[in-house]
Amino acid sequence: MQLDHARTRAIKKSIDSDPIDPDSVKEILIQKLTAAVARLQADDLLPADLAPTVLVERTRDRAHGDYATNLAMTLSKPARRKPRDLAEQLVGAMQADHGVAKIEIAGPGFINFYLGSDAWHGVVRSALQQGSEFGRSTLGAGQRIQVEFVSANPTGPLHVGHGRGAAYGAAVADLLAAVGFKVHREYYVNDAGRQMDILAASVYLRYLELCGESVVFPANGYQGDYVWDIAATLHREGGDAMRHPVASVFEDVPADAPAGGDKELHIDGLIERIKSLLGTRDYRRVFDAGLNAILDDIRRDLEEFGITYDEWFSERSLSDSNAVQRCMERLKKSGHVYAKDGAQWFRSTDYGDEKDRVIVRDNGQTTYFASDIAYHANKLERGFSRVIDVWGADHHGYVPRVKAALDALGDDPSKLDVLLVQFAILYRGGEKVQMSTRSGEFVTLRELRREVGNDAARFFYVMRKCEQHMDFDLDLAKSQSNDNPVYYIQYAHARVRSVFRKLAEKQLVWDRAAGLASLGALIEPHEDLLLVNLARYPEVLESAALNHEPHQLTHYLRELANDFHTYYNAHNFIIDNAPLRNARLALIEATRQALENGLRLLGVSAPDTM
RNA sequence: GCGCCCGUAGCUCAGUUGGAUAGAGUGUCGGUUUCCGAAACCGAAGGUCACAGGUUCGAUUCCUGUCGGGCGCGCCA
Repeated sequence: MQLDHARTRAIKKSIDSDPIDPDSVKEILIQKLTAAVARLQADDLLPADLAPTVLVERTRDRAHGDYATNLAMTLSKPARRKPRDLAEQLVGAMQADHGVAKIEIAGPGFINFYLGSDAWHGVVRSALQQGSEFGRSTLGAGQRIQVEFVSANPTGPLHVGHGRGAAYGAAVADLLAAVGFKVHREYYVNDAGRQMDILAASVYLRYLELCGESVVFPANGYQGDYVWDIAATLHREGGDAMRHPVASVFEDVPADAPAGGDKELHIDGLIERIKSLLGTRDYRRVFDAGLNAILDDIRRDLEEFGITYDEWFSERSLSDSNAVQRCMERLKKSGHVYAKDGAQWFRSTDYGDEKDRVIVRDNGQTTYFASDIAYHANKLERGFSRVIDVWGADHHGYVPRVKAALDALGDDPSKLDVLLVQFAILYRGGEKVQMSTRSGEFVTLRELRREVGNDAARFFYVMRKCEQHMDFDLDLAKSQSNDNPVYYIQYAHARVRSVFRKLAEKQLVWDRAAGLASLGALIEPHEDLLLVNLARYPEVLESAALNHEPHQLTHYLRELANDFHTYYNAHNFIIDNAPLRNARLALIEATRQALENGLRLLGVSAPDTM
C-alpha cells in the first residue's frame, strides 16, 4: 500500500523560512494519528474505550522512511484485528494534510512516513546561520543544575582513574549547558580528615630528612616524589625552624607493620605526636603547604585538560561554619539518630540502607559521612533543581546512605543523581599496566595526557558508557592512523577546510546564499544520507545530555564523519556547475560545523589541518 | 554470604521508555588513487545476544533462577 500526498503548506513554509523542526513533525504526526483513532472509534471500527499512547519515532533504517509508528501493532490486541489491516484503516482515516510525501505499511504492521526529499534542507541553513550555536537548545532553560566531579582527595596528583571521571563529568556538564541548563561545575575539596593528616605527616617526615634527620618512613605514608617537593619548599623557606629530633617524633608511637605492628595505629600515633610537637600554627603550616601545593597542581592539570570549575568547595568550611553540627542537630530532631557504643548513629536502615551509619565517633569527631550529609544538604539549599555527583564506581555502596540522610532531613533525594564511573584499565603493548597508589607507582593523568595527547584522552574516556568497564588502549590512542576514531573525525573536519582552501587556490568563491537557494540540486543518495544524519545532531545532543551519555555523541560524530568521507570519496565538490557546487559546499560546511561543535563539547579540538 | 554493575562477532564496543534482516570499529581476506588530503572509500567472511525458564502480537531489551567477571560490605575518606 502506498499513498502519495502533496506536501503540506506547513512543510513548504518551513523550508522557505525556519528550518524544519523534527519535534514538530513528530508532534503533527502524533496528532493526526490520534485523530485517526478517534475517527475510527466514531465509526465503531475501534472500541470506544481505547486511549492509546501514540508513539512516533525517527526510523533506525533509512529504508523505513523518516518516521514510523507501531500504533497498529499496539492496538492489534484490544481491537482484535490484524496489525496490517488496522494500519490500512488508520492511514485511510488520516487527514491528507499531514505533511508527508509518502506513507507505507511495512513489516509486521509498522506505518512508515516519508518526508519530501527537501524536508531536511533547513538543517543546512540553520547550521550555517547558527554557527557555533548550532545544535544547542533551550530545553533546560530556567533550571540550575549542579555537577560535582573528580573531587579527588588532595593527597597527590590525579591519576588515570580520576581522568575518566574528569572527562566524563566535564562532558556531561557541557552537554547539559548546551541544551540550556544553567550548569554549576564544582569540585569538593576534602581538605579535612585523616587522609590529609597522613599527607601532612608524610610531608613533615620528609622535611625532617631534609633537615638531616634519619627517618624510617611509615608504610602507610605517601611516598610519591611530590611529597619531597613540598617538603623541600617548606625547608627552603623556613629552614630548620620546625625541626624536632626523630626520637621525640617517634616516642611512644606504636610499631609500624614491617616491625610487627599495625600500620594504621602507627601512622595515627605519628600524627598525634607531630601535632603536639609542632603546635596548632606550625602544624597548619605543614598541612596547608601540602594541601595548597597539591590543589594547585590538580587545578593546573585539569585546566590543561580543558576543564574548569565554577567553585572549589572546601570540606573544612563546613565544619568551620558549624554547618556539620547544625545538620547533625537537624538529623537528631528528625528522630533517626541514636547512641550506641559511645557513638552517634544515623538509622539509615529506616530508608533502605543495609546498615546504620556512624556520624559522630566515640572520640567526639564527626565522620566523613557527616560532612557529606552537610555538603549535600548545602547543595540543595542552594536551590539547584538537580544535583549530579560523579563518583568512582567503588563508592556505589555509599549512595543509599546519602539519599537516606537527605530524606531524613526532609529534602528530596530524587533531586540527586549519582553517576558511577567504572575504572579504566590501561593497556600498553597488549599488556595491562599495573598500578598501585600506595607505592606511588601509578600512572598520573598528566603522564597519560603527555603520552596520548589531550584530544585522544578526552575522547577515549567518554567513548564508553560510564558504567562499562573500559579498556584504554594507549597504543591505539596515540596512533596517528586510521584505526584511531579521534583522528577519523578530526580528519573529516580538516578535509572540509582543505576543500575550501583548494577552492580559493582555484580563484573560486563559495556563494553561500546561492548554495542555500539551490539545495534542491542535492539529489545524490550520499547527499540525502548526510542531510538526514546532519539533522539528527540536535536530537543526539538532547538525548546525550538528558541521559548523561556523552558516548552517544562520540558514536554519532563518527557516523557523521563516515557519511562525509563516503560522500567525499564519491563526488567532487569543486565543479563547474555553480549552483550545484555552491549547494554541495553549503552541505559540507554545515557538516563541518556540526563536527566542530560536537568535538568542542567533548573538549576535543577541531583542527584545520592534520 | 549479602548488595550493586557487567556478560552481544577473534578483539574493543553500540543497540534510542520491548519492534522490522542484532550494528560499528578493529583484525583477517579481496578491491579502489593521472581527480578537492588514501589518516579515505568499496566488498567478503565472521553471532546459540553467557545459559535455562517466564511475561506477549513481538525479548539483546522486562521478570526469576544458574554460571562467569568486576566492585562494595570500617567509629577510613
